[in-house]
Amino acid sequence: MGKQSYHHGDLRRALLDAAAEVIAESGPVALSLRDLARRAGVSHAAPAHHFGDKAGLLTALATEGYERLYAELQASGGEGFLGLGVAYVRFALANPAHFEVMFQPSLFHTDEPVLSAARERARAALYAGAGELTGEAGQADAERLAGLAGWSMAHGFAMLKLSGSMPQSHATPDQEARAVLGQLAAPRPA
Amino acid sequence: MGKQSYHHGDLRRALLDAAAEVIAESGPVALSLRDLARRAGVSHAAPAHHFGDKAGLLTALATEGYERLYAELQASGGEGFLGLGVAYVRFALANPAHFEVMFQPSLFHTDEPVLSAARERARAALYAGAGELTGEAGQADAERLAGLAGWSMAHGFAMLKLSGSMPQSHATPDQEARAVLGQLAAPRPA
DNA sequence: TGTACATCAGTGAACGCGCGTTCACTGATGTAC
DNA sequence: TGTACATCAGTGAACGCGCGTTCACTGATGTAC
Repeated sequence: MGKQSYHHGDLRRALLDAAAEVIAESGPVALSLRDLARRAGVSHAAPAHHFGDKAGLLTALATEGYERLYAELQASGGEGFLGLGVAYVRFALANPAHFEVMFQPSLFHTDEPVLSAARERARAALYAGAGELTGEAGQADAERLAGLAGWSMAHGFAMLKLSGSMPQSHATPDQEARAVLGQLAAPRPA
Repeated sequence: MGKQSYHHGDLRRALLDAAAEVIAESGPVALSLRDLARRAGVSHAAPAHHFGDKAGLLTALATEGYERLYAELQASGGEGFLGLGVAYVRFALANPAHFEVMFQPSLFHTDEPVLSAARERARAALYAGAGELTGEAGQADAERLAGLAGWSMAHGFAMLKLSGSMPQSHATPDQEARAVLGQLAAPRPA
């Protein structure tokens, strides 16, 4: 604790972490740069040095979110749709603040190139799992629909879980996600 | 325009409408009671009369959201899971601000009895469609999973659509929702 | 090894602003008789 | 039909607060020679 030197060391990191904490606890409405500075033990004008303004900070947070999502999706490589979906949910539950900000474009600078690149990378990794859901390869339209269906399901599951809307379950989140997402690929009774 | 009388007529309604407009445009972060009063052409202290505070107003908005969702679900009666899902999406796209607030409990008074009742009613109507998704009736667990899967999918589709994350489509939202949600019930190729 | 200088991160005082909340009030509406 | 009174909706002035932003500054770090 306490800063040993005039310089913080990694103020940027500290501010992003503090922001994620505040948002996870109280939502983006409660966020203020002055409060983050206070939490990081730094003067209230310091954040502007790193992010310019509030939207700048949230742009950085969203970018980091897409990078982490991409990493999580990659780490599930080869496990097909179900693996990707479970990874998507795991990311969202582990990074609720990032996840929330990523899908609220009014909060950040949507035209930031670094952000766009990170988002595009994550999206590509996500769509890679769509083909597997359709029996016949190359059926572009069927593939598109199956991809959207899978993404919608994983996204909705994570959202509902995070907002506390889901009934409690005895299973771990991973198990529950797997069971629910599995409904999409499961054969239906005649 | 301009108020003909000292009394507004239906200030409560006007404030809720203004709030929905602001939130749909700029998110809940941009909401302030003074701004709503301004939009309604009324003194800045007036909103407190009807809602107490900002969370009170958002509680009313969330409650109205659950009532409208319930009505929309009822109106699709008898069409089974697909009808319910499409109705869910239709509600969300028609009432983006309500939808957004309903699932951010940090914004309103979650313990309000009127709110809880409305939410419970909507939830019951939603779950009524779950049974249809499983072949054998009375399979409580399979029914639960299928219900969560369907809800997740409809919710996620609406969320992604509203946040502008979905690729553009030539189809109407209703058609698109039907095509995507249909993936859950469609027979899979062997 | 030492000195000079440039760069960078964070400071702290100052500003103006919009906000939520309070409160005594006033104008309009509704009801009892 | 008229009068008296209660209730209610909205007013407007006042308050204190936390915020974002600006700016001249200072202390620390890194680099050239």
